[in-house]
Amino acid sequence: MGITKTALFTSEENELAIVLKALGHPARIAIMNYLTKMNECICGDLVNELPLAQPTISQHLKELKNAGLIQGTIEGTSICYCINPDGFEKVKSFFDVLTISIQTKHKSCC
Amino acid sequence: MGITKTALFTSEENELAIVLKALGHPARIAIMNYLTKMNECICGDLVNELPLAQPTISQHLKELKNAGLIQGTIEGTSICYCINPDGFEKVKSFFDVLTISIQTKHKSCC
DNA sequence: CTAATTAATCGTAATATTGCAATATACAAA
DNA sequence: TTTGTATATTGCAATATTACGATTAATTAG
Repeated sequence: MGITKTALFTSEENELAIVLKALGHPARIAIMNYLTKMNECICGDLVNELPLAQPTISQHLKELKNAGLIQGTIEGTSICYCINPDGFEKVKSFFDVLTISIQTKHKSCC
Repeated sequence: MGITKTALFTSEENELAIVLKALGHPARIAIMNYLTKMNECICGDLVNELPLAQPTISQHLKELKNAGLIQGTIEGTSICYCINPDGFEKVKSFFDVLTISIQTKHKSCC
């Protein structure tokens, strides 16, 4: 992108944006959906499941991990990935506040 | 970015990614938070509130509108923006399914 | 009509993202 | 040690995003 001025926003806004940005890609949504369905998986499972090359999947996994949305544990030769519940705390409260606002205040605006 | 292969994913994955990507920027989170607090606003309000130039804010508003997250109505010389509840349907169900999965299945994985 | 106000659009520079081939790393088995 | 398996990293081309100055468009006030 361009010069994203993270310094000009609150850390809450920045942190939330990082998590939502990590989810803002179809491949990463697909990974999260797969993890939701299967509970856990290794990189190779996703390579078989998704129409992307192994390095690309690995990169997407890294971004999801950096955002705190998944966690990986070494298990012999492979790495077992699963959802990290902590990553969704911020997102959950953001949408909770939003939902309440919509339900109460959003009677008839523009 | 690069060559985002939207054609290779389901339309659900793509649509959800569009909405979450739109929310994946601190300025747009700030706009949503401001709208949550104030219920409605015009572009000029945000220009005063956020440390960004008017064309930049206008651009962010356009993206939020394209993603179906806000709506704008012409009101004289200005345009009144407010949250569009419809935009959150997909996101809500995505997180609902995820939350249930975390609560039930995520007992002890990797 | 003219000036003022508000917001969108255009053009463009700076930077970030995506995807993959090639390669590297790490570990287990033979 | 060598081989095979699983995943991460590097490097790079193609493309997308962000930000803003300058301009335009649309509406209202005088």
